[in-house]
This record gives sequence, structure tokens and C-alpha cells, in this order.
Amino acid sequence: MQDLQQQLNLLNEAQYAPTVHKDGPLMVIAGAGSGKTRVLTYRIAYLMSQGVDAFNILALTFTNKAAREMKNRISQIVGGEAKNLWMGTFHSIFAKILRFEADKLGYPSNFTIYDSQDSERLLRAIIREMGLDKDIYKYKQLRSRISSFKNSLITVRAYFNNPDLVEADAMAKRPRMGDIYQEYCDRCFKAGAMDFDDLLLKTNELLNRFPEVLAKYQDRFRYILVDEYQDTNHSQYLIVRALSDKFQNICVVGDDAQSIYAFRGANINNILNFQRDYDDVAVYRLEQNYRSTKNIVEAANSVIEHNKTKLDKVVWTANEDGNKIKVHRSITDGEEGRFVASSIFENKMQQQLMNGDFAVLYRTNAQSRAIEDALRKRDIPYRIYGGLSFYQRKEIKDVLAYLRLVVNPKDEESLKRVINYPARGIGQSTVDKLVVAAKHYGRSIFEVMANIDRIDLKINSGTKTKLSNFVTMIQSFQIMNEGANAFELTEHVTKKTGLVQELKKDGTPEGVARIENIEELLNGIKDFVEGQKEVADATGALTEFLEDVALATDLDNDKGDDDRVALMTIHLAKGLEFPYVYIVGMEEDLFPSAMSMNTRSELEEERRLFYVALTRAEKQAYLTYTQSRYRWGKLIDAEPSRFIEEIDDQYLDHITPVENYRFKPMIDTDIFGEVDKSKLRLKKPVPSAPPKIGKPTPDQLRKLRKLKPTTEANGNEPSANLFNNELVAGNKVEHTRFGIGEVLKIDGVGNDKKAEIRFEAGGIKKLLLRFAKLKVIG
DNA sequence: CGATCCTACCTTTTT
DNA sequence: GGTAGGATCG
Repeated sequence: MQDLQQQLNLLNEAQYAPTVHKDGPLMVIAGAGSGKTRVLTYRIAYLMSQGVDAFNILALTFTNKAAREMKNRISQIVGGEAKNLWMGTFHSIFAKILRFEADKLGYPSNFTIYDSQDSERLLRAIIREMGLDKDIYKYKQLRSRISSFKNSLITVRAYFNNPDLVEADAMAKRPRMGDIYQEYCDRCFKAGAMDFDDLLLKTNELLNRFPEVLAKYQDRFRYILVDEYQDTNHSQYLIVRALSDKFQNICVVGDDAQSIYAFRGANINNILNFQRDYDDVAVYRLEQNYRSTKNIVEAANSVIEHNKTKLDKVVWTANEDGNKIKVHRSITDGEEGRFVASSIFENKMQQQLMNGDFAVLYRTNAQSRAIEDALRKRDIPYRIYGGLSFYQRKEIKDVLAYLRLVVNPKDEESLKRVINYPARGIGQSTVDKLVVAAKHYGRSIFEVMANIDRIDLKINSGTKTKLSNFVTMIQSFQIMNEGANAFELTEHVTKKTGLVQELKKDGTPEGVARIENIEELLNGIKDFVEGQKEVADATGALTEFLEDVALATDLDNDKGDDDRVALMTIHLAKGLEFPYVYIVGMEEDLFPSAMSMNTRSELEEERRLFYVALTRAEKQAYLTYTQSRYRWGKLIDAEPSRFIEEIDDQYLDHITPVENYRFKPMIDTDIFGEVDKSKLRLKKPVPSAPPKIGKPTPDQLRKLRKLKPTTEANGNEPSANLFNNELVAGNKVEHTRFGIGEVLKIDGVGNDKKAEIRFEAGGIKKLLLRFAKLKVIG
């Protein structure tokens, strides 16, 4: 136990004030690297030292890992009492509360948590059952629409009562949207399942419908702290409001400049309007950055300056100037990767650094491959975060599906996943019949199967036996679950179901890797069970393990015990810091993403994302971009990101080798023969390959054939095509570059004819579709 | 019903 | 370029 006062004395004035602010609402606007985690940590310790019971403190963090680390730190200061703190993500905290109160909402306490894949599969099934066109009702779109409904607390009933929403879907040729939403919710409910958004939505429902429950938790959580408040959505906002209403001891910490989750419903206004929502809000600003060099802090400031929507705040640092940000241009993405790898290698040697001192950040997960390849060739250990996480791998999900079924046999998605895997002769048509029967009797599929002999279904006796066998097997697992621990059960399940055998059979290297993954899962469960033993009873261990798995992120599972370079998306990097940071793929259409340039607010979010990326760096930041990059297996031209331009040039150091420039730098050589690279960069982008009639790919051909351009009127085959992001038509191209909303005139579609194409937002696919609107104007 | 090939979509970011 | 669902045939 350390002396708290001693720790508090180490805080600066700005940090100290919010830390010891005891009662009433307060907002801490914390610039990047300004020590907000310290404020949160010491504030909780301070509250406890003032006699606040740990049971009465709720701290909502962005990752469970952050909560865990903070908890450890607090217990170093105040001792074991800290373990009684409620700390975790919104989703994990409220999942626990919902388990406790589930019966009030008609859910079983061991409800399943559907991940996005489960949700999508369910939607796909619903579309199929309703006989709707899956090209119109795209399940990904449906899912995100339903998700945004839920995050705004628009229930099915509220949806139907809102003519604007109904009409919007009718206009979008999706008149059945509401019915789908309804069916989706019904099916989740019947399956005893909640999706991610339900964890928040149902919490709201619980607090609204049951005043006594609300009162209970209001009394319990007398002090509430919310980290990363700028990334809360409406649903989360309402929960926080409701819980803090009685005591008003609400402390929110955030940075409007780092709001990067609008796409999943985060509402930046929650932080911008906090002062309006509560009375007598104390506002504190942490503006001194302790993390990064002056160059990095000021460069980041010069970037965020371009945003209109923001709170007043000036982040500054007393740290040394440090090196300028290094900007590197390469010819291909492969070369970009090689540059990053060799640069890490050199820095490591010259500066005596660890692998863990480096991070490579990118906009999209798909970019990791080129980096990975290069690092592997250089024997630099790395770890990829996010992407396809361990628990999303097929073989792992298969095992988990069996376990989920044991805990909650109503879980429809798990049932459908494993009912015929490994193959046991139960096909699609049988499952279809079961689904129909389940709906008819208002029971779950599993219940129908358990009573298959008593139900008149057109299923032959052989299949019925197979179904019964499956039911018996699951039931035997359930019985075992009451006695044995989760590890023993899982081991038994993998053997008994023949999952491992199935994989051994195929014998390919992938199969072997999958078996290894299952073994890793078993180890994970073993660890979990052993951790549980310290807690009272082992029953329910499986439920809890499954919940952990459903809500765990890659970051949460990071033990950080081996020394590796970190590879992750910028989103995942929020809240982290590294001495050396490489931000790769600094190109237009990639970062900012082509899909986020339609509105000012979207672009501003991309810019905040870049701000987050830059401010992860402590000592040195690198920005890399390339002239061409493989996307969808094809080489695409790329141009440097506007974000590079937005950084004041005094903070940049262009380190691109001269040979990476198309133009030899005659005029840019000074009298000593040195090349002024900053001038090079200012040159026009390298012109793309001369217009050629590229051979359309089979994919493009197929699509082109389906379309009927009006140019056929003149008897010519439509010959327009896309080549390296350029539009190529006939043999003469008047304009090759295109932009959204731009009108292009193309020569040579017919003899002297010109065609006009109006572009809208979107990538290649949409562009090709626009060919349908080719119009002869000449 | 199962295995195999074929196709579409994909790449924005995640609890 | 990779995945996952769908179509098709045995």
C-alpha cells in the first residue's frame, strides 16, 4: 500500500482538481496523452480514501483490459478493497446486471449473447423464410439498420409508430423492414439471446419499466465515472443519465478530438452537451501532454485545426522537440511493407529498442498482410490485433456453439451451426421442417427435437433417430455440466462430438492448425476455471466463460508477456501509446476512406482518427504511402492523403528515396547537388499509366454484359472499361480522372459520339453500374 | 444428403 | 485475393 497523498502530490494542478472533486457532476476534457487514466485512477482511490465504499463506485471504461489495469493500480494504493469496484465496459457491466435481473424481462439468466455473425445468420434465415429477395434485403445492411434502431432506442413498436422511418424504408424498396425487425427481435427473444445492442437496450428497458430496480442501482452506484465519454451512443447516454440521476455524482472523461465511433452510433454531442444535461457542472481541462515530443503534439494540433466541430482546447507539451515526422513514399504496397520492416530493424539496432516499442497502425484490417509478410521475412516478431479474432475462427465457434447449446438449448444459431457438424445426416430440409414446427408450436427447435416422436412431421424414422441421438448427446453434456468443471466438459465435448476427429481426418496443414487452436481454447478454459476457483462456486462457470468470450476483445486477451511489434487498426490503438509509430497507407480513398468523404462530418471523423493515430507516438512517427496498391487483387493507383498536406510542413521530414519519384529532380537540386525533397512532394502526382484498353476481368465482363448502355444505339459494342481506377473508353480518353459528382465526357464510345457519365459516391462496383446510365450526348 | 465446384462480395472502423 | 454461402451433381 502506497501513500495516496504522495501520489496526489505528483499530479499537476489541472490533474489534481478533478481528482479530488468529490461530489456533483464534473467533466474532464482530456487532451491526448494528458494523463487522464491517472486522474481516473487516483480519483477512485481518493473517493475510497474519503470513505466511499468500493461497492458504490461504477467505472465504465472502453476495454476490459483498461479496467483490469486500473483496478490493479488502485489496489496497489488502497489495498484489497479495490476488488469490490464495479469496473468494465458498458457491455460487460450491464450483461452482468441483466443476468441478475433477466427474469423481469422474460429472459433466462443464462441468456446467450449473439455476436454479429450470429445476428447476420439469423437475418439471413429470416429473409429466406420470408421468401424475400436477398439482393434487396442485404443482411449486412439490415443488421446495421437494426443496430442503429436499437442504439437510438427505437423499438419495433416505435419504428411502426414513426411514419418517417417506415416511409424511408418504403422509399428504399424495403417495405418489409419493420416485419423483419419484428421477426428478428422475436427470434432472439425465443432463443433466449441478446445481441450486443440488446445489452444496452434491455438495460434501458429494465431501468425504465421497473422503478424499484432503477432505485436499487441508483443507490448502489453513487459515484459513476465514464471514460471515453465522447464515444458513448444514445443508449449508453440514457443509462448513465438514469443511474446518475439521484446522486448526480457523475464524472465523465473524454476528448472530443478523439471521437471516432460515430459509425456505431457514438454521439459526439453527448460530450459537447454535457454541461446542458446536468446542473452546475464543473469542467476541467487537461491540456498538457506528457506523452509525445513537441513536434508530434504540434503536428497533431495543426491537423485537428482543420475541423470545425470541436471544443476549445490547446494541447501543449513541455517535452523536447524531438525528430520531425518522417514521410515515406513507395512504389507499391509491398515496398511500403519492406520499408517499415527495415526501418523497424534499423531503429531497433541503433536505438537499442524492443519490438514492443513499435506499432504499425492502419485504416483497414486488410492492410496488415503486406506488413506481416515483410516483418516475417525480416524475422521480426509481431502480433496482429483485431481482424479475425481467435474466438471468431470457425473451429472455435463450433466448439463454443456446443457449449452455448449446453447452457441454453434454445440458442437457435448455435443449434443450426452444429446440428450437422460434424456431418450426421441432418440436412437443410430437415432443419427447415424443424423451424416451421418450432414456429407453429411456439417452442424452440430443441424442444421440438426433444419431442420429435410426439409431433407429426414428415421426417422419416431414420432421420428422427439421428435427431434424437443429437438431443441425447446434448442432454448428456448438460448433466455433465452440473458436476464436472467447464474444462473437463469442453474436453469431453470435443471428443464426443467428433469435432477433433473430423479435423484430424482432413490432415491438411490448416486442419492441424485448427486442432492446435482448439487445444489453445482448452488451455484458455483451464486458466479460466482455475481463476474461478478462488471465487466462491464453480457452478455457472461455463456461462461466465461464454460471456467473457462473447465480450472479450483482442486487446483484453493480450497478456503482453512477449516482445512483439504491434499491428492494429487505428481504432484499436485508441488509448495506447508506443515510442515508435508507423501510420501506413496514407492515401486518398484509403485514409480518408472513400466511403467517408461524402459529408463534412464524416471527413472530420476521419481527421480525428488521424489525430488519434498521430498522438499514439511518443518519440517518432512515420507516415507512409504508396503510388499503387493491391486492392481486391488488382493494382490500383493511389495518391497521397490530404492529411499529409494538412500537417504544417515544418514538422515533416521527407525521407523518400529519390528513385521513388517518377521525375528525375533536375530542377529540385540545389547548388550542392542536394535534392530538396519537400519540393519534390509538391509536384503533381505521378501520372498514371497511359490510357490503355485494359482487358476486362471476368468479373467486370460479366457485369458489363448484364448492363445495356444506350451507346449500343449506334451499333457499337460498349467498350468502356475501368482500368487502374481510370475510365477508359474506346481508344481515346478525354478525361481519365474522376471524382464524385463529376461529369465526364468520353470520346470514342461510338465514332464521333461522346458519352456522359455522372459519378456518385462509391468504388468500382458502383462505377460499373453507372454504365447503365451511359448517355449519348454528342 | 453430401461433396465439390462456383459465385458474390468483399475492404472502413467494433462492443 | 480470400472467404463463405449457394448451386449442382453424384
